[in-house]
Amino acid sequence: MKKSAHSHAHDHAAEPLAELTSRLRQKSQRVTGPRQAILALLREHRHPMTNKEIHGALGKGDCDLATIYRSMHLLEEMGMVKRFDFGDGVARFELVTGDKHAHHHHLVCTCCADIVEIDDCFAAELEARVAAAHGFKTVTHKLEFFGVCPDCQQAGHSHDKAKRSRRKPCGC
Amino acid sequence: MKKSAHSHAHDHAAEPLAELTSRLRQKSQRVTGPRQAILALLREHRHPMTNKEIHGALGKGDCDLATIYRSMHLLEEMGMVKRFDFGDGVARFELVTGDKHAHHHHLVCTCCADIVEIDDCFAAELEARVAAAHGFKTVTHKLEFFGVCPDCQQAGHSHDKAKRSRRKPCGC
DNA sequence: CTGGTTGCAAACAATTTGCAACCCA
DNA sequence: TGGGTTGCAAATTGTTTGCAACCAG
Repeated sequence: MKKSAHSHAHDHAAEPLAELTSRLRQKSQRVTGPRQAILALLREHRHPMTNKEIHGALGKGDCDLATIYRSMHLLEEMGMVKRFDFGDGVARFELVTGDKHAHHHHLVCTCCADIVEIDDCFAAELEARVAAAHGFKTVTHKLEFFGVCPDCQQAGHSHDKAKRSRRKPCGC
Repeated sequence: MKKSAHSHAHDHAAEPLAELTSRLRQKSQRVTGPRQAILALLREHRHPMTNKEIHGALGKGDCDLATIYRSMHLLEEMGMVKRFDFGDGVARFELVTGDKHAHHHHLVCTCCADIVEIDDCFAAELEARVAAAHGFKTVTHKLEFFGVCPDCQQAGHSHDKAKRSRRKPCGC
């Protein structure tokens, strides 16, 4: 992994790490290298990453892919990361920063897979309405937008990193 | 496959079948037994079904699972069925009825997997707004709600956010 | 006849799991 | 020390694909 000066108390990673540490302790679980590395990586990358991407970014030898899967489950349960599903059959994760911006959605280019974050969520109130209308509780929602980004619109879009939907996004 | 009286012009399945027939012809493709059977089945079942469920409902010997996967891709491309992703790693499909109700969302119980359809979509205008704000085109969206249904609430089931990730909601 | 289709099996890819070695608290 | 963790490999599961037999038009 690209090691940042993570041994100093005032390290940037201190914030999420501190929370991790204390929370893990409460669950009588451990603050291990892989877990720290994953959090550190997600702090830099501000966009959702797949487990495979995380694995690659950490340096093949540093952490096993299976461990990443296990860690993401743990971190998700603890609410430290959020799972996103863009419909291509691969899970993506983002670090949950304590403050606002916590809840947001994405605008994904179906062509180049570029991702834009949409901060304002308006569906919140709907959640309540939907819940009330059908007697459901603890209602949450998933909302993502898909479209073709400016770049891809003009350039006879070269499906560079586009690979969403195990099936071709745009039929060209 | 369970062949319904599909040779009569006034057959219930006539509506979707007729459209299928004509559209397939235009694509110089064929109206086959499996395709008719799938459409007929989706007409009855008004809820999203997984390929495996469709396969089971058609009678193991009637249509191969692979054929169902291929058919769903075709039907999806033709806009006859719509694919939904509830985040559990399994695709679900619903027949697209020509009229309204065409665009709708779901409220899924994370415990018993029961599904309620939400007809009013409010995200439509947001699509336009989001598209304009970021220069994207042909913007669409996916929105689903998750929660605990009335039945499961009392039934003791406290698995609030049951793991819909990969495995069955809650194995109890 | 003939190209689109299907069944079957093998291939794939994402994710999960069993288990022995390992390490943090 | 001991139970949570990890790496490795094998197992699962959803989905796709190669190919020869088959069928709708």
